[in-house]
Amino acid sequence: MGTPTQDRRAQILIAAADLFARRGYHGVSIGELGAAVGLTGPALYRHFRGKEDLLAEVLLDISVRLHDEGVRRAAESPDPLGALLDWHIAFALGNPSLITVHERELDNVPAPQRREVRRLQRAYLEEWVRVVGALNPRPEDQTRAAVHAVFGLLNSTPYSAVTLDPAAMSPLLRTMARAALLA
Amino acid sequence: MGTPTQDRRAQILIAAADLFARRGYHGVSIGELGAAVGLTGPALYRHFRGKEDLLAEVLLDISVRLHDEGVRRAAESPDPLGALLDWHIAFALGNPSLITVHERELDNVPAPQRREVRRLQRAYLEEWVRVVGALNPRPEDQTRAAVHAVFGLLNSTPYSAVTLDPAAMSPLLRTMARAALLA
DNA sequence: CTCAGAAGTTAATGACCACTAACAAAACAG
DNA sequence: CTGTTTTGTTAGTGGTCATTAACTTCTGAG
Repeated sequence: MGTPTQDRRAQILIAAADLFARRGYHGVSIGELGAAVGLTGPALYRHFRGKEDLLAEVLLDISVRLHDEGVRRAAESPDPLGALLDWHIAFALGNPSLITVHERELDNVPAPQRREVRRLQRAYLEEWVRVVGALNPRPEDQTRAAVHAVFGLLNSTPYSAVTLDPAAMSPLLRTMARAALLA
Repeated sequence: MGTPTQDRRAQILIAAADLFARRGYHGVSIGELGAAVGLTGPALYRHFRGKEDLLAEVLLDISVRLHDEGVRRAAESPDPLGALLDWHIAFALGNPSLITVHERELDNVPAPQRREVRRLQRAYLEEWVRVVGALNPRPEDQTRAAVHAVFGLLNSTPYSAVTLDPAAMSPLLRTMARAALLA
């Protein structure tokens, strides 16, 4: 119908992630989500069962990407911590809205999909815990807490009104995170 | 009327901060805010002009407390960075919901009060930049970005399902933050 | 060319919400 | 006691929202 877009679903998901990041799940209406891709609100129901499912798909996609690629790179690299750091930093700097949504909106995802997202998040965290624990042996709670805190550090970039350009930000975050984890 | 509470305003603000932190500003209704302190929704209008003003007051209070006490302690201590770290960590571990609201809900505050909150946040950041810059001289953007990242690290605790008890968490965060800032 | 399915549209529908109005009870000053 | 102020209640009101219904238009296979 008129619009030439190849894949509407993907287009909608990208726009939705951006809006959800900026104004929060409850702060964005279906009408606005539609308007963001040049449609009316009800048109979205041709592609998604409802608003909640749209959010669920955004979060699932993020969790899968973060986890799968992180595990892959860590396994292939001779410096697994460096690989995890580089991957996570590149993802966070390149997709600030995805990081924001991933951090804030899990509670609005319907229960079954929420469980799956949590599972992936946990698995991603555990990958980090394995890698960091090997380099800096400690009680496992402490390693887990430390990794969690470093996620906070790396994920802080989206809110940074004070953004350095990514070329300068990336090595800064890498150095800080490494120092914090190995301290 | 019946209720013995000394200061209803304060009671409402505390309950509101908690609900806003858990479900987001748009995710909480006036009715729920009232019910959280044993009242009906409209009763809140005897104490606040509206929902937005309620949020504004929560955020203003947090910004003032963080800034004023931080500056005070840094000025009085022979180890200003240690003082800032201890203060911020104690505040974050002791008031997780306030940290969450402070980080997420600024956009929902009416413009005039938002400006004031931003001013306080900026001033608090600059205090850190001064202190950290003295210990680790660098271009100022880099110091600012580093401080911002450390805020992310320190503020990550509220989301931590993996919480160590505060007695163990506090020194861990202190060590990690110091290492990250001086790296 | 046609016609079926996909992808839109506008127009309800019912729920909820912030806020206001009108009224009532409590607290307290005199 | 009494009357005013404070703090609460219940009952609207108008607006917004997610979702559904009914109808239209585009598109591509045969």
